[in-house]
Amino acid sequence: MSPSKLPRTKATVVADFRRAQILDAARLSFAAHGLRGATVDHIAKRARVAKGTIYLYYRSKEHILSDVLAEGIKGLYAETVPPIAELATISIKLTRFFGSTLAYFDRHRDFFYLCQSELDPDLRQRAGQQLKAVYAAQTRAWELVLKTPRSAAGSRRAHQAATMIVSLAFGLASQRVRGWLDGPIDDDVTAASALVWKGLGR
Amino acid sequence: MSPSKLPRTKATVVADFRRAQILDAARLSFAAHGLRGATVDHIAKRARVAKGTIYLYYRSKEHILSDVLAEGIKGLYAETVPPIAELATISIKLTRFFGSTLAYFDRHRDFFYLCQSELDPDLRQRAGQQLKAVYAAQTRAWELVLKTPRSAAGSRRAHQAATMIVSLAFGLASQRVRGWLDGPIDDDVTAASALVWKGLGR
Amino acid sequence: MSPSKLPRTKATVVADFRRAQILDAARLSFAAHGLRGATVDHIAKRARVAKGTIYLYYRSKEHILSDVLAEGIKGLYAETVPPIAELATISIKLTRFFGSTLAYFDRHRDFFYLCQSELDPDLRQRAGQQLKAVYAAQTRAWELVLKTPRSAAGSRRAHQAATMIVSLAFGLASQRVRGWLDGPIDDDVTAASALVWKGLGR
Amino acid sequence: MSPSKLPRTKATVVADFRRAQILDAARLSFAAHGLRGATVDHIAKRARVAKGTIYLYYRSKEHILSDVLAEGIKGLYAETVPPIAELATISIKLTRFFGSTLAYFDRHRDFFYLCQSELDPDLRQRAGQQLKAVYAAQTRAWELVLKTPRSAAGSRRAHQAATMIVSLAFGLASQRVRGWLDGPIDDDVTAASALVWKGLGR
DNA sequence: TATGAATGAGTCTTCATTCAT
DNA sequence: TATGAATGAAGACTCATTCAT
Repeated sequence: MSPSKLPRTKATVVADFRRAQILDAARLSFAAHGLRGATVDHIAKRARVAKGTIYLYYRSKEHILSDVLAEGIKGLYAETVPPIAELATISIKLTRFFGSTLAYFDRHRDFFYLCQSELDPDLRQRAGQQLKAVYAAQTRAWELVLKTPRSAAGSRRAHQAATMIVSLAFGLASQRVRGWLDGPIDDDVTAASALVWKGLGR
Repeated sequence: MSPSKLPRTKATVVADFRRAQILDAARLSFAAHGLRGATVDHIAKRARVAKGTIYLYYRSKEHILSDVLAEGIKGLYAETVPPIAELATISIKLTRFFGSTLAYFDRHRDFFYLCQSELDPDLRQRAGQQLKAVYAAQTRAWELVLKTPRSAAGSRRAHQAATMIVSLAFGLASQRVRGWLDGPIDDDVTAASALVWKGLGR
Repeated sequence: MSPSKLPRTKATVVADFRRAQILDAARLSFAAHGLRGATVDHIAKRARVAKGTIYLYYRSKEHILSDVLAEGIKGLYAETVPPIAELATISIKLTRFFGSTLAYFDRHRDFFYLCQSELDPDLRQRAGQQLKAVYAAQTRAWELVLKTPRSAAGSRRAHQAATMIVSLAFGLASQRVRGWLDGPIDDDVTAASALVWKGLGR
Repeated sequence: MSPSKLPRTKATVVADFRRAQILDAARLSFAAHGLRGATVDHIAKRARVAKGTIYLYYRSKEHILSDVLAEGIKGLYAETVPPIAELATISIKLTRFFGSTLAYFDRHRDFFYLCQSELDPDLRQRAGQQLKAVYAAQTRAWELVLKTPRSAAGSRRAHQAATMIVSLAFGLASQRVRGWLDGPIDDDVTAASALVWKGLGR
C-alpha cells in the first residue's frame, strides 16, 4: 500500500541515479567507440563523474557492460515477446512481431553491436545465454500460436515454422542495422508477414 | 597439366606457406579471443613462429585481419552466389542456397565472429562494403530467378522476395553459428525452402 | 611580497613539481645514455615515478626532450646575451662573456650533449633554429658593441669580429665539456679575453 | 721491391674491398639517418650486400661505427696537424690551419655528426680519446711553433695561445657545419688568422 | 663465402584499476 | 561518498644478430 515495498532511502535513490547516469554514459560511449575503444575515462567524462566514482558503483568495466547488455535484452524481450500472445489474427501477430523486432533494433543499434562485441568468455557466455533465452521465448510463443492440432508431427512443424519466423526477423533486423537494406521498415515488415502467412498456409 | 604459368620458386612456395600458416593461426586466435584479445604473441605462438616473423609477411595486425576477412568473404561469395543461377527448379535452387549458406557459416564460425568484431573504422568500412556486396549479389541473383513477368510491380515483388530469402538464410545461419538452433542443418534447410516456396506461390 | 598573480593551487604546485621532477630525471638520463638509450623506464625510475605517470605530464618522450631543450636554450640565452650589452669596458665585457659561456656549459654538460643528439627531424629543426637564434643574438650584441664607426667596412669588420668571439667561446666550451681542457675556467677566460682584446686592437 | 710488403692474396683483396664497401655504405647511412636510424638493413642495401654478409666482416654495428670514426679521425689528423709544423711564417701557418680545419669538416659533415652521436659508453670512451689525441697533437704542434723563448712563463703562454687557436678553429668549424655561419670559408679563415696573429703580437 | 629468413629482447605507449586525500 | 593522480601490466612493433642453406 505504501508507494514502494522497499523504502527508498535517500542513499538508495542517489545510488540508483548514479548507476543510471553511468549506464547511460557507458551505452553511448560503447556505441560511439566500441567496447574497447570506450575507455573508462570516456565514460566517466560523459557521466560527469570522476573516474574513481565509477568504481564505487561497478566493480569493473566488464560489469558495466554486463548491465548495459542486460538492460537491452530486457527491452528486446519486453517489446517482442508479449505481442505474440496478444489476442489477434495470426496475420496481425506476424505484422506486429516483425514490426516490433525491426523497430527495436533500429532504435538500439548500439545494443545490437554490443551483442557482438568481444566479450570476455564468461560474460559472452552469460549474455549469450540471455539472448538465446529471448529467442527461445519468441520461438515458444510462436509455437503456441501455430500449434493448433495436437499431433506430434504438427508440433514439430509448428516448431520449425516458429524458428523460421524468429530467424527471418533476426536476419532482417541484422541487415537493416548494418545499413544493407534501405527501404522503409514497413516494406520489409509487409513482405515478411506476407511471405510467412502464405508459406504457412493451412 | 601444363607447367604452371607463374614459376613457383622455392622462395615463393615457402612464403605462401608461411602466409597461410599465419593466416590460419590468426583466424583461430581471432575466433578464440576476439580481435583485440588475440595478441600478436598468441598468433605467433599458434603459428609456431617468432613474433618478428609475422612482420616479415604482414605489415601489421590490421593487415592480417584484412586478409582473413577477404578470404572469408571470397569463400562466402563462391559458395553461395553461383548456385542461385545454376540450371535447376526454383525449389532446388532454394534448397541448395539455404544448404550452402548454412554449411558455409557452420564451417567458418570464426569468420562469422570476425565479421562482427570491432574493426578499426576504415577496415570496418572496407569489410562492410565487401560483405554488403556479397549479400547484394545474392539478392540480385535471386531477383533474376524470380522476376519472370516484366512488370514494375513484379520487379518490385521479386526484389522483396529476394531480400526475404537472403535475410532468412542469414538469420538462420547466425542463430546456428551461435548454437541457438540445435537440429541438423537439413531440417532447417527443408523448412526454410518449403516456407519460401509455398510463400512465393504462383 | 605581493600575493602572486596566478593563484597557485595545490594541484598546480604538485603538477609543477612533478614536471620538474620528470624533466630533471630526463635530462640526466639523456645525458647518461643518449636520447635513444634513455628509455622511458629509465627516466621513470630516476624520477621515482611509475612509467604511466610520465604520460600524465608529457604526451611523449619527444615532448619531454623538447621541454628539456627549450629550458636549456632559455638558460643559455639568459646567462650569455644580456651581459654583452651591460655597461662596462669591452675588456670586461669579454671576460664576462667568456666566463658566463664556459660556466653555463660547465654546469649544463647534459644540455650540451643533448644539443648534439640525434633528434627527430622536426625537433632537430626547431631546436636547431632556437640555438642558432641564441648564437645570432650573441653575435648581434657583440656587433653593436664593436661597431663604433658607421662605415660599411667597419660594420663588416665588426660582424667578423663578433663571429670570432662567439665561435671561440663555443669552441672553448665544447672542449671543456668534453674534458679535453683541464685547467681552471679562469685561465681560459683570461687567455681568450686577452687574445681577443689585443687582436681587435685599434 | 715487390709492390707490397704483405702479399695480397685474392682473398685479402676481396675482403678489403668488402670492408671498404660496407664502410662507405655505413658512413652514408649514418649521415643520412643518424646512428640509430641507420639500420643494418639500410647499410646492407646500400652496400649491395646481404645483411648476413656484413657480419662476416664486422662483429657488430658498433664495430662498423668504430671503423668509420677511426677513418675520420685519421683524416682529420692528416689534414690538420702536419701543416702546423711545415716551414712557413706563423701567419701563413695560421691561415693554413684554419683553412684545412674548416675545409675538412665542411667536407665531412657526416663525420662531425657521428662524433657527437650516442655511442655506447666504451666506444664513446675510445672515440673520445682518439679525438682528444688529435686536438692534443694540434695543440702541441702549435706550442712548439709559438714557444720561442724557453721560459716557464713563455711556455705557459704558448700553451694557452695554442689552446685558443685550436678551440677557435673547432668552434668555427662547428658553427659552419651546422649551417649557422653562411659566408665563404675564406672570410672566416682570414678573420680568424688576423685576429690571432694580432692577438699574439710580439 | 654469401644469403636473407627467422628470432626475440627491448621500445614506447595505453588504460583498467587502486588509493590517499 | 567523491576525486583524479598514480600505478604497472600488457600490447604492437623494431631491429641487431644468428643460422640453415
